[in-house]
Amino acid sequence: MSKKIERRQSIIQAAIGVFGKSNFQDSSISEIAQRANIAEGTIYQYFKNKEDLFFSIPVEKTIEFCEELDLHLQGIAGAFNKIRKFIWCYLHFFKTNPEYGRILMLEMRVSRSFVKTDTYKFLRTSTSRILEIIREGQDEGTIRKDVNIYILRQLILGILEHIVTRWLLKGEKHDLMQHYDQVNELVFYGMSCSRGSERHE
Amino acid sequence: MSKKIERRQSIIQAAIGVFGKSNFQDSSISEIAQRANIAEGTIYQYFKNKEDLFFSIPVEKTIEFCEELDLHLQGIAGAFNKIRKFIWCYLHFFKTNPEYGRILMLEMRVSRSFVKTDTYKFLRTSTSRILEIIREGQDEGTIRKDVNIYILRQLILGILEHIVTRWLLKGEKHDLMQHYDQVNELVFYGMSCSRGSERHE
Amino acid sequence: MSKKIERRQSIIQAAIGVFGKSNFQDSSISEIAQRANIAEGTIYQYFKNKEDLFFSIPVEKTIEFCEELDLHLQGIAGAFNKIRKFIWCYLHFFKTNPEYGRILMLEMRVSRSFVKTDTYKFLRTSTSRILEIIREGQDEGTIRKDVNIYILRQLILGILEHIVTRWLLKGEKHDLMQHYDQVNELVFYGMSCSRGSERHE
Amino acid sequence: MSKKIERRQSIIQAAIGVFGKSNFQDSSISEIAQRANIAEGTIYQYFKNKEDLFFSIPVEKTIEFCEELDLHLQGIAGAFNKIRKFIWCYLHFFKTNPEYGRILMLEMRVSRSFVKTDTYKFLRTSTSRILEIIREGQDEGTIRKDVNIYILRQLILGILEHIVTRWLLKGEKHDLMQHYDQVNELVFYGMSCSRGSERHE
DNA sequence: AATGAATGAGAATTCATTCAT
DNA sequence: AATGAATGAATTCTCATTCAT
Repeated sequence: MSKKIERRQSIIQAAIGVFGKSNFQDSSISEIAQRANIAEGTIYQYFKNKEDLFFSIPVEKTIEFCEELDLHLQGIAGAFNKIRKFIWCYLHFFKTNPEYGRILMLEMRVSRSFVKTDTYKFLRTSTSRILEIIREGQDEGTIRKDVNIYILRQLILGILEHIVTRWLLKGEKHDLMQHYDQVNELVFYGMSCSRGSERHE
Repeated sequence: MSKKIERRQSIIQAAIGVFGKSNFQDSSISEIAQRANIAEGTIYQYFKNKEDLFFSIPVEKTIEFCEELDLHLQGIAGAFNKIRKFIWCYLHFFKTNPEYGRILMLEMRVSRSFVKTDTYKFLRTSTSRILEIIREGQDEGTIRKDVNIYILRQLILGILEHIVTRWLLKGEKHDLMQHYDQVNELVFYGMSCSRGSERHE
Repeated sequence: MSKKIERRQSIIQAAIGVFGKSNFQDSSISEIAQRANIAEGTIYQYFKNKEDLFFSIPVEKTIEFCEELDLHLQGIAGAFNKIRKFIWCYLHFFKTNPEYGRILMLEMRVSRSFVKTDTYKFLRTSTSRILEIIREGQDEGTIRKDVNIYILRQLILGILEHIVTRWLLKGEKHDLMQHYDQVNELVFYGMSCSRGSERHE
Repeated sequence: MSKKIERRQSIIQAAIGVFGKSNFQDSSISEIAQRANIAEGTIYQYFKNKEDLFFSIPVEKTIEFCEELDLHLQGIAGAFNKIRKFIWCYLHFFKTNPEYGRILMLEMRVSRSFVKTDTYKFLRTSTSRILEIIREGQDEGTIRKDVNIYILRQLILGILEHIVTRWLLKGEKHDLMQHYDQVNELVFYGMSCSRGSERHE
């Protein structure tokens, strides 16, 4: 039973390695199968097709990220500290998973077919963690109540995505973590501005 | 003589339509030829191969943008007003050329192979126009001299790219121009912050 | 297991028919596939590409020839008799395999790219059988020891190639075997001349 | 008027260079045109098509060879001496024209479509020069009358073709002329054997 | 469940030849 | 006579997916 899950994992792991090396089209099922040490046909017992396998990657990795995040948030008090930790976790996660970074930032985030996917919706939901933290801050009084929390979330994620994307495009040559302070500054600065009543989904 | 240039243009025009519809790999030379009302083979008299045609698009469009920009900047005095005009031209250009926008923002800007291209270098150089304006502002005293002009350029372009990318991913449903004020605010706000001696290429 | 070998054989068989009809360039993979009653793609599971398939032909046929030769040499005593048998086998083989003859004599033997191939080396080695026979003759005293065995081999093969090539160019109209006596005469006559110390690879 | 002939010559000259470099199929009209410093279309005013141009090469070169031969035979008495001179001219001609050698020996001589050509017949006729010499020898009494002159011709040409072909396949590394004595020996030796009544065309 | 052989659709590219100028 | 732009047929090879074992 758990063998099925294990094998599924190993296929996804292999897929990340292969898709991360180039792009969706130039990656081949046969190479993924080879890396996972299984026959090509076996992949089709776990995933409907190549695209299904591709889109399953962020689901897995997002779960992984959320687990790590929750672990790191344990014992931390105060919305500001939690946001700082979130930023740290985000950067740390992509520093540790650059191949997945390339897949998510340079392929999916920019793909019109992905935007229509359920996976995309799932990813959106997964960032609700940050919304909770902001609301927490509003409850404890450290974040003003007239701040639009959706704009704030967009600001935080937008800056992080931008930083990670630039880092990837530049070939991951420098340490991603060196942006930690810079991001914090921008975010906390932005928090004092993003008031307003604009609606965002 | 000018017939060759005209035909080249019409091929590029057709290519923008086709590449903008999906992506590089899923676009076919035969469809481009059809749109341009010529034989497939003819394309290869004007471009070395599919990739060469693809990368020729931003060259053409950048020239077009710069021409438009220079026209619009005529008679405008003051760096601030020029920057406002630049922002307007930028948004207006992608509003008018959404297909090219998709090609540039959702494909090229995010492609590791494109970053290594001469075309990429050309695009970089083409943004020097904004540097000149900033320097002008410093000379006339409206922009502080301790502002790092490269960071400022990155800020302006970064915000614009972000806005255009989001608009494209959301399906170009709303009017891109409605971000005009927002971008201005962000930029002019940012200008009061981006001091410092950090070096950027 | 043996099914793979069988199918490989049937592809080579089909390839001989097609390549033998015209030349490498004018032969199409699709026709070979048709003849072998398989899909075009299947060929690429057995051979790297068209050239690989082409060059695999002489390997197969040389093995076949050597097997036939060894069979026919069984029970024959005396170098002279063995050489006669070799000549007979050679002529008989190309009489029976004229398509392969055309491929080998009219295409490969005359191709500068083939000369650089490993297959070419393999073919060279395969003619070592005749060297053994000559050495045998020297040991038993029927062939003079001061005969240069490499020149002798070149003489025998040169004459045979010449005869087969002429026959093929003339459209295989007459019986190739009718040259049997003529070749024997020439060879045995030549054997009395090809003394000398010239070195040949 | 003579300008037409000159241009025709220059196209053929260019064609020899291009066809001699690789083979018929891999040679392109455009490269020939470039080498001849004319437009592609112009070639079609002098030759019906690519094949026509290809087959026109040996016509030109054979005329050239015959001219050289006649010049060198002047003042030489005795059939044996003339045959020696013929051999010398033959080797010398291909030493000086290796590209043409490759075209004739490695392509045409081995092409079934060439054999059906008028050009092929023309080449055959052109070797009648050697028949005349042999007859001369029979008349002057130095060559036996019961020698079959067609077999003799075939012998001489066969050996020469074989030598030149081997030299070409080995990459023209050694001096072709070093075979001069060897060929003479073989031919004069063969002359004492090639009696008989076999008919040859 | 796993395999991997077979499939076959699909697309870029080349180049001899034509023909309007 | 010369040009050279336009043509379009023709072909190899790849690879996701299927299915019999």
